[in-house]
Amino acid sequence: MDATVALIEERGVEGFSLREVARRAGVSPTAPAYHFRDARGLLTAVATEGFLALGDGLAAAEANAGDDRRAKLLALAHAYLEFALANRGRYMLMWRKGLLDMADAEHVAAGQRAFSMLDRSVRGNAAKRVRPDDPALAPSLACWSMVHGFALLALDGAFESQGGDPVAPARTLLPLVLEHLRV
Amino acid sequence: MDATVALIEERGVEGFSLREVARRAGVSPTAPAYHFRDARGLLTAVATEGFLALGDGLAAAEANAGDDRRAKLLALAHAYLEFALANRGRYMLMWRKGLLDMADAEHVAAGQRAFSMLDRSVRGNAAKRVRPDDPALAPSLACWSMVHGFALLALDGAFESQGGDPVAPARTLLPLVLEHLRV
DNA sequence: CGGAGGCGCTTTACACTGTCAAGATGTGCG
DNA sequence: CGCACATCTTGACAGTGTAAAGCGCCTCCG
Repeated sequence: MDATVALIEERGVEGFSLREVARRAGVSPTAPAYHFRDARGLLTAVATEGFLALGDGLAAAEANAGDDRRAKLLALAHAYLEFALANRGRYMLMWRKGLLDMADAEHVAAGQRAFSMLDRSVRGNAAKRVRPDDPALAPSLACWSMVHGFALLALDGAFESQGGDPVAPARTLLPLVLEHLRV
Repeated sequence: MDATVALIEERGVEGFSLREVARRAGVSPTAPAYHFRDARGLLTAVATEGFLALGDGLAAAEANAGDDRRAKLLALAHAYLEFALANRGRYMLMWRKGLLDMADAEHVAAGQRAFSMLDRSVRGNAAKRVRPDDPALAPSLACWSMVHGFALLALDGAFESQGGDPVAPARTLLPLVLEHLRV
């Protein structure tokens, strides 16, 4: 799994290859299949780990923020973006659902956990079990959509201007963009 | 290119294969390479076509909407989502930058055109040439981030509840989510 | 103490992929 | 006719994911 993360961060998700991972781990080409069954299984495990780490990051940010609801939200959004920027390959993999096993219970649980951190912070502590299309979720979905979309655009280099750090603009733009989020 | 679109809509971007496309088009495996040089070249051409179609859709929506700025914005967002839902594979391909040739001038021009439609509608007709990280773009970036993120979440089935149309929830949720966008 | 079982891995094989170099086939034009 | 050109095919090669079978070694248990 370490080799997978390294490879993905280095060459991007499209540059992943099961055999290359095996090579880097110093084992035979089919050794990974024993543990993960598939390329899909391995990638799913890595993505799950990613969602857990993201959830941890959000939890930490919430704990360290003050009591102001707005400040909390900004802290969460900041933590979200930082995770995406610091784990480019992993974050992009987490949304390549065509490569992942969406029937894996552990994986979907990790994803739901990450979202529920955000949801709890946005809608106050009224974290009831709701259907994913419940209209009451609208504020959280708005926040999630904006931050997720912004992070993906940043990773795709949409804010890059010629010369300089490709991710720096994202950091300075995020607060300005969040000005337009009303929750 | 038609065969590519069909294949991608049917099996998703990950299910694409140059040889399968050639098979469907009734030509030899290497015939596409003559016209597009690469798999990358073919996919870039298809993605470019996608951005042009998206731009057309946005332009049409703007033309048909009234004079109210807010109404115009909602119409554009609606058109954006409809394009994504109706062209699932194509839309996802358009953001798989690792598979595309980002040095292709035609391609980046098509992308910029689509964004500029949205930008002009959001910030009024003050469409000056600006750097992509210009703070003045913040409102447009906020809108773009939210709608783009929302569309991707919808395509990933994030709003799917058991039973029923997987994309229907997105249509009903979009207006509720846009309530939280302040431009 | 000794055998059974299984875990972790390797070997071998197969079908499939993208790409390259070279050759075939037709079509239009002087 | 003859030549050039666009379009496509053929053949080959390295690389890929996956399946089946086999091999060594450790652990547990009688």
